[in-house]
Amino acid sequence: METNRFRTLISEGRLKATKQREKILNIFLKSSGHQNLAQIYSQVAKENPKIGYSTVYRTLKLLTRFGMAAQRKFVDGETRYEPIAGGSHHDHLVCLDCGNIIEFENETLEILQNNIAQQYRFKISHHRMELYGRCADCELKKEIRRRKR
Amino acid sequence: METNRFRTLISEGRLKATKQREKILNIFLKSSGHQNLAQIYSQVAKENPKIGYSTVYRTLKLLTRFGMAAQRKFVDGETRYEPIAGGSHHDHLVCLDCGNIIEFENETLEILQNNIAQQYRFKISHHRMELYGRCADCELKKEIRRRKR
DNA sequence: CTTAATGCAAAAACTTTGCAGTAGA
DNA sequence: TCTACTGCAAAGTTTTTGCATTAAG
Repeated sequence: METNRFRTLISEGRLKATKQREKILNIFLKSSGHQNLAQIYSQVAKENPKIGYSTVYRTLKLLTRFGMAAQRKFVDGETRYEPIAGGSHHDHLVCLDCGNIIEFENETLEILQNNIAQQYRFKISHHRMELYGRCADCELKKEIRRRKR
Repeated sequence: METNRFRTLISEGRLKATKQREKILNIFLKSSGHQNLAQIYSQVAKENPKIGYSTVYRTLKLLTRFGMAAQRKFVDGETRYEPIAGGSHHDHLVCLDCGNIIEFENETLEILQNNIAQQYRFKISHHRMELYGRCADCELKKEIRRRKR
């Protein structure tokens, strides 16, 4: 369980496992991912309004340091946080109409990444790929709208 | 020439071609790319200190609307602007040590993008791929440092 | 002339931090 | 106890905007 991993990392760093941190972690892990700080904070506040914005901010920073969260920025400029599940890497399809973000995994991409890196004598640690466009739902809606005219 | 394209778009929109806009455009096009607003502004200010920060801001926004510039955010969180040369699409290798950004083009990537899109019934408009790691120079420097120890 | 663009300064929107009080280890 | 953590408020940053003035069409 992720919570245990968190506790281990906390004690290894001689830090403290507080109820605020655990609450934030749980909400963050349960979340849909791709939320910005304000969104995460508002969920936390719903369950415990006593927890301050800066605690959420600092906890997410801590989780990032622990490799349990990643800060991402998509083209809309929003800084969002996403939980990192151990191991599996995924990329994103971003719908420019409704803003929905779909995750996908692709092995070929991983291979391609290595080929490109080799070409430039780059030592890759990780990559990030985002495909922007219109999702099936929005495309359908657009079709329907078109027919009504 | 890009300047002509700019002038056409300006007049099509019944906007005005000012010397400020042209100066900013020229500096931006000549630039190395991947600069943030403050960096672009400081270059502009060097040549004409009368031009204000907001004019640079608004011009870059205009260029983005025109499809002549793109706002990009890498993992360091910086918002940077990059000139879009007509047609050719490229992606980025980002060195986590020195911060250098190398551009590359890859056809396979374009094909892969379409395959993935099809799988999710996504209608792709564009993509973005970034490879993070250590560039050849930094890797070499690290090697040398290691040997000295 | 008419209307968009500029430059300044100020507002807004985020992020980050200092510090006194609180609570884990 | 001892030291890290929290919450608040305040300070930074960066991005946007209102408005009187200027200049392009």
